[in-house]
Order: sequence, then C-alpha cells, then structure tokens
Amino acid sequence: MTVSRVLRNRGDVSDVTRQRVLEAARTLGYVPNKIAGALASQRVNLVAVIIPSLSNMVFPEVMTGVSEVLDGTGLQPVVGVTNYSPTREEEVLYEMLSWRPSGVILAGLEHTSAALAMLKNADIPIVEIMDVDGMAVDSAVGISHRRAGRQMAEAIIAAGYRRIGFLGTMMPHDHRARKRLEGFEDALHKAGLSLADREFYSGGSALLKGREMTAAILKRSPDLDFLYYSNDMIGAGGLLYCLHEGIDVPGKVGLAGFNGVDLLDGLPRRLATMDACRLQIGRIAAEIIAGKRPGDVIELSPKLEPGDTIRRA
Amino acid sequence: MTVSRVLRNRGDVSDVTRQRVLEAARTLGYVPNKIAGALASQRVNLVAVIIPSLSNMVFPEVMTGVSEVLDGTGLQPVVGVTNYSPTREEEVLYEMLSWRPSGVILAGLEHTSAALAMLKNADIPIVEIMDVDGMAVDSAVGISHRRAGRQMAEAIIAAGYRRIGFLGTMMPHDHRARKRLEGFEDALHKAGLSLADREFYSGGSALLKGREMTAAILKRSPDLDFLYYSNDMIGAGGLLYCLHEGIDVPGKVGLAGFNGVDLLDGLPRRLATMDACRLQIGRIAAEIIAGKRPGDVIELSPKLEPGDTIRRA
DNA sequence: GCCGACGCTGTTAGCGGTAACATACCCTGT
DNA sequence: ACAGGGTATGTTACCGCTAACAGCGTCGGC
Repeated sequence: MTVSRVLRNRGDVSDVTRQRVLEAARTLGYVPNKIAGALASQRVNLVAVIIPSLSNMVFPEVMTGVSEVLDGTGLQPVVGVTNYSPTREEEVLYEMLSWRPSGVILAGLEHTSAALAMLKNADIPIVEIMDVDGMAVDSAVGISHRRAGRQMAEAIIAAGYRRIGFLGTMMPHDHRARKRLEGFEDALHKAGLSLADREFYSGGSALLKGREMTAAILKRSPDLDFLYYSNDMIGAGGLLYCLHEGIDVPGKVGLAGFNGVDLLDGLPRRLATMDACRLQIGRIAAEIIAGKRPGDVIELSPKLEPGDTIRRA
Repeated sequence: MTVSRVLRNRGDVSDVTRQRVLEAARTLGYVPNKIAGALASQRVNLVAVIIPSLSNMVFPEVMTGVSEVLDGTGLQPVVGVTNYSPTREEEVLYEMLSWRPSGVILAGLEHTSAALAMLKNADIPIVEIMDVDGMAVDSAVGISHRRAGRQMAEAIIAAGYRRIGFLGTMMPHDHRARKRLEGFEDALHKAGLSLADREFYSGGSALLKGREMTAAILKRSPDLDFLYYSNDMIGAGGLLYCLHEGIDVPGKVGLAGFNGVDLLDGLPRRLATMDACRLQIGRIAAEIIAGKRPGDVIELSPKLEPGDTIRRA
C-alpha cells in the first residue's frame, strides 16, 4: 500500500520511506501494472482518438493540438485509424471502449448505428471533431464544411470566374469533402451557375494526381476559368502543373484548395485555400475531455486565404 | 462464464445459448471490460509503437505496414509520439509498458539508460526500427543510414560533382540524419573531398525552409555544384527554388534528398533520393511481434533513385 | 446396466492493484 | 494525565474478468 502511495504521489508518506521505495523500484526495474490499477480504481488515463487517416497531414496536426493540451493533465491520447471505413471505425471504437478510456475524440458526425449506440452508452465525454454539419452525440468541435464550400464559391464568383470545375477524391465516406462540394454547388446555383466539369481520383500520390487530373480536366474542358480542389495537396499538384504549362494563374485560370496545410508556404505561388482550424480543433477537443472547458457544439470559422491564385477584385 | 466464452469464441457453447447471449449483449449495449480480462488472462492484445513524429510522412507509412500485418492477428497497434526527445520517449515507454503490451516497436537504437533497462526487463518482443547502425536490445529492422549516406556520396562523386553542400535539420536527436551525414562525409573524405558548405534549420514548413536554405547557401557559396538534403521535403523545396530561379538542374547544380516519399512523384522534375524501405520495415517489425517471423537484426537495402537531378554518367 | 467420453454450464480462486477504513505513534493543549 | 488531532503505515475487500476444474445429463459400446 505504501508503495502504491509513493508511486502515485497520493497521501502522506515519510521522505525516508519514499526514497527507499523509489530506490527499490529503480533497482528492480519495477513498472506498475496499470491494468490492475485501472481495474481497482475504475480510472483509466487514456483518451481514444479515432481518425480516418494519418497520411494526409491534416490529422497529425489535430493530434498535435490534442497532445499539447493533454500533456500535463495525466491523460494520454491513444490513436486509432479507420481508413475512412465506417465498419472499421465501429471495430476500432469497440476495441477502444473496451479499455474504458476517459474520453473519446473521433472525426466526423457520421457513424454506424452500432457505433452511435456504443457512444451513447459509454457515459464518458465524447467529442466529434472536424465537422458541425449534423447531430452530435455529445460535444462537437469543427467547422461547417457546407459553409466553407459556400464561402469559397462566393469568393470565386465575386472575383469574376464563371466556368468552374471541381477536382476531388472519390471516397464515398469522406463526408466533409462531400459537404464542401454541396455547399459549393449550392452557392453556384444561387448565383445562377453550375459546375462546368468535374474530375475524381482515388489513391496514389495526391500531388501527382493533382497534376494528372488538372491536365485531364483542362484538356476536356479548355474553357474552364477556375479549378476548385477538394484538398490542398491535389491543388498544389494542379498549381505546379499550371505553372509548368505556362498557364496564366490567376489570370486565365484561378485555383483554390482546402485545408491550409503549411506545405503550401513553400510553393512558388501561394494557393488560395481555407484554413480548417485543425490545431485549434485538437486543442479544444482535448480541453473538453480534460474537463477544462464545458462540453458543447463549437463551430469555428475557417479563414479564407486568397493567396495568389484568385484574381484580386 | 458462458457469456465470457461466447464473446471470446472459446470453448463449447450451444448455438441456442450463444444466440441468446449475443442478443442480450446487443440489446444491453454491453462492451466487455478488457481491463479485467487482461488482468485475469495476463494477455493484452496491444502492441506499443513508439515513433518520433507523425508530421513528416515517413512514420505514417511505417504505421501502414504495421497495421497491414497486425490486422487479422487480433493484435492492435497503439501509437506513442516522442517528438525526438529521449526523455519523452522514456516517459511514453514507461506509460506503454505499464499496460503490459504484447510487444514494442520503437524507432532508433538510441535510448536513455532507463529506457534500455525497461526494454530489457519487459520480457516481450522488442523491435527497434529504421536503423541498424548500433546495438539492438532484441530485434531490429532497418537500413544502415551510414551506408546510405556513403552510397549517395559515391553516386554524386561518380557523376562528377565536386563542390558539395549539405542542408539538414538542426535536431540533435535525429540520429539517423546524423549517421547519414557521417557516412556521406566519410565517403567524401575517402575521395579526397570534403563538404564545401552546410546549412541547418529547425521547425517550420520543410518545403519553405528548403527554398530559403537553398537560397541562403547558394548566395553564400555560389560555386557549389551539388546540394545534399537530409530529407526529401527540404530537397523538394530546394528543387522548386532552383527551377524557379532558372538554375540548370542537374547541369550546374545537382540535388538529392532522402526517404523516397511519394510526394516527389508530383514535382516537375524527379528529385534524386534513396528509398528508406518504410513500408517493409513496418511489415517486418509487425511480423516479428506477431510471431510470424523469428526475431533478428534485419538490414534492408535502400535503393538509390537517381531521378532527374543527378547528371547521368 | 455400467462406464467413460463428450458437450455444455456452473463454481471457485485469483490476476495486481486501490478505496476505505483501521491502527499505531507522536505531539500539543489543558 | 489524557483527549484530540495529525502523520505514517497496515488490513481488508473488492474491481470484472478468466483459468482450471467440477458437475451433470446424454449417448454409445460392451
């Protein structure tokens, strides 16, 4: 019992005993068994973080925000990756919940009904991140992707572009990309326009795909005067392609992406984009889990960064 | 007890009872408590994966390899991030080991003495990944970064370059980058050459830093005919800078990076690089942990990809 | 008809800690 | 001298599950 107290810094232990315990632990290479501790105390210092992917720069940044806040609270993030598969998400969630974490942070508002049931039953703080266009189980922190798409469309129309093409991923489960496109088209229709062409891809190097898709769509529809990309990476590929081909950007063709990844800072010209507030989302979600902030649905406002690829009014 | 048997598919249970149990579990939203299960069975289906960073594309790819192999074995990877800090690594390791995982995969061969003691005491399979230049605690899978640096230097010298500069990160704890540089300089010296200049950075967008550093080093040493970058991202920045400035690549200046990230596929010209076998490293490490392959020190051979930024002989 | 094998279900103990309470001791004020 | 309070340590009963084994009905073989 005294050992337990020393190792958790809880309760009174004399300095002499404390030192003896610590020394013994060190020489024995003793590592306490958290499994037993957690079972007895009904407390687990883990926070489940369930995200679709690690390979596109956006979730690592969310993780950074989460870690920043959790560091020093005694809570530890545990990452699970779903690859944008709802059933995989369900499995990962089940696995995570069976370890009775102190909270769950997961991307998106769309889940299988079984996953929803588990989340509702879990009786721990749940924060759905990235998106606020829908019903949250408990708390949510994110941006409205529909609104983001609309805003971008409005900026593009205001700049005088009229023949607008869309380039995006094929993934049926990337609801946020879908909502952005919906909002985008919505705003186009309000202005009496519609998408002139569209091009989809899946898999592979996004930068390369961006080049290829841009080449393909411009070949098919040479009269396009704007290309809206569903993410910055393919947008960057498109930008590099246009520059290489000597296409006048933003004069003849304007370009815009989404996310605000800092990769763009290194490009020869700054791609127009919209910051998705990733770091902040991670931070706020973690604060809710850590109890430093009341749970709620929090909508952040992404900032449109016009860069150098949209004509200035 | 019967419930336990049903939920773990272990032992004989009649079909009728099995169905009744499953239905009850479903309607109750029952999620078994793995903590109690692990404590009782002394078995934990977690594999600790401890890596320095998630933000540079290389470790996510290792993770992909790990997940591929672990999927279907019942084992689950749990990621910890150290930010290249040895003490942070020690803390993360302690935290992870206290959950008694079935194995540990961690990057690098350099650890604090306390971390080494824990690893030796843990009595589970340990796989140190990425690097084989040093002493492994148990198993290791990786490439020799010293050899990789040497090979790149030899290729550069063979192509006729003589005034060679190095651009890299400032991180004192990135031992693999350090070893590559050591091997690189080693080969230069053997050929009677030495580094003509060097430039370091830390933090920020690697692509942008690559541009800036390249500008700086070429301003300071305009006679350089080759730039060796410690990673592909800054190399890509350098390449974009050179192309933008109209510098003849690879005629006047040759360029090379390291890692073989697929981002490079989208660049206007293919940067010379060396594949770090990341996917394969992840796969093999996971196979060792899963007992599908005997533990050992396994050195993989990175392939030099000359791309378009080294003069052809 | 009895025994052993088999299929299914139940019982018991214990995994390694921690909460809650109990105990022992010393000190202080009256 | 003794109650009362604080400090330091010890005791006990779990936490929720699983390993190991026990129980019990059914069936087949001899």
